[in-house]
Amino acid sequence: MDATLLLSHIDRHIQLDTEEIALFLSLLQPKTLKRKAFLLTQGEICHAEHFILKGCLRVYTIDDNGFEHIVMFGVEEWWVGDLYSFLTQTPTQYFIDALEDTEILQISRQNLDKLYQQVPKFERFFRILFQNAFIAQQQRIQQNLSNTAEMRYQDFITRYPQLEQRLSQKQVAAYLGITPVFLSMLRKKRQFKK
Amino acid sequence: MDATLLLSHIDRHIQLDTEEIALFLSLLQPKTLKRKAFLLTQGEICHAEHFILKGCLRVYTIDDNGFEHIVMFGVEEWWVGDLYSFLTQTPTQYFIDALEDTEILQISRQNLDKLYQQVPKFERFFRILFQNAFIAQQQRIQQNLSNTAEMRYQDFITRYPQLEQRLSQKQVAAYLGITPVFLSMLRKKRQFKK
DNA sequence: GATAAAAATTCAACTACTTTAATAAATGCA
DNA sequence: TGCATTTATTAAAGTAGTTGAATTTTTATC
Repeated sequence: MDATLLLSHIDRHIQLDTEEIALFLSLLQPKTLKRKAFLLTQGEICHAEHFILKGCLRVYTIDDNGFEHIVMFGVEEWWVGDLYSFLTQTPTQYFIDALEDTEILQISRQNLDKLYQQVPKFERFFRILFQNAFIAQQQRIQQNLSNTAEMRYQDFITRYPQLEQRLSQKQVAAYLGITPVFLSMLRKKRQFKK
Repeated sequence: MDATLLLSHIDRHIQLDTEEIALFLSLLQPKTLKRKAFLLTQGEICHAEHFILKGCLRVYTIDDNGFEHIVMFGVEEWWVGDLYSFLTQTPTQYFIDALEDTEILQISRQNLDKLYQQVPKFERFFRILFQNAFIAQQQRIQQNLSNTAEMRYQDFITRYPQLEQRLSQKQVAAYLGITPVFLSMLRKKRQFKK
């Protein structure tokens, strides 16, 4: 298990001593997922938060008509999970699966509670993490309210240029809240503009 | 300054002793806003986080066509502000104003930093707060992706029945991401269904 | 490397929601 | 209390984005 990426990610916000690092690492579990494998499916309880070392996941719902709606992608250095299910220990409404072969590190509910108790600095770490996630989500909400699909697509490719390369258009459309057909039309339109 | 509401709100997540309470209170500033008064306008830097004791605020943007889009409402026991501007000390894109006469308690950036240093328990408090805010926003994103305007309106009134009473339809429409005209049509349609 | 399956494109018909504009109702304020 | 302003309603025409269906292109797999 190579937790280098996770440790450097944490080191950006809080400083841990050797003991604390050892404790933290002891609370983690590695896992690998093949492309298309599920990490979580609707109705299950989300038992862990997942840090992505390598690969790409998507968190999504499937509506009554069978359409998928992606609430977030996760790539290297992102955390994914269903926080609500994780905290309340109730069944999730989300699916999480792998768009690429993926390696993650998991921390269970129990172990996270233990971590908060034994290394309170992690309260600060996750406070900052959620703070940033909140800001990002608020921006997405604001954009969804204000912008047309065309503007949202434009914004997506400028904000996440490297991510867009890794995704099929179908996935991008499910994230933007439009149909693949309409995204295809937008792309065609863009070609002419350039 | 009556901080009872704020203290009981905090007491739900962390326990403070008398000294800590005294310190915390010394870092707060009360403020009252008349209806229609601004707490923040686009281009300013957001210098504080605001806890609402009484009243109702809205956080919104105005797009290039002059339309308002509400990213959140704040009522009693909610925190509002522009976290991004607050943390980075850069100009905000948001407006915040009062829909009713409102009383708030403010904590400045400097004082919040001091609070985190002197009473680390507040790291935990805000970690939980942001965690919950993140969950609520994720649900809103998921709904905006999956649901029609009609379903979103239905959900809004069942989720925030008391809030809907306090708002004009115009404000509700600006939150749902539809025009007041269309909201009026949806309401008419609902009447017949009942 | 061949074949099947999934993703992307195109087009035409359709619908959820917007726009404009005019009228009515409700609210704020002197 | 009355007048001005804002908010809500209604209707008709317009548009952004969807649906369905057929075709091509790309990707996965044995």
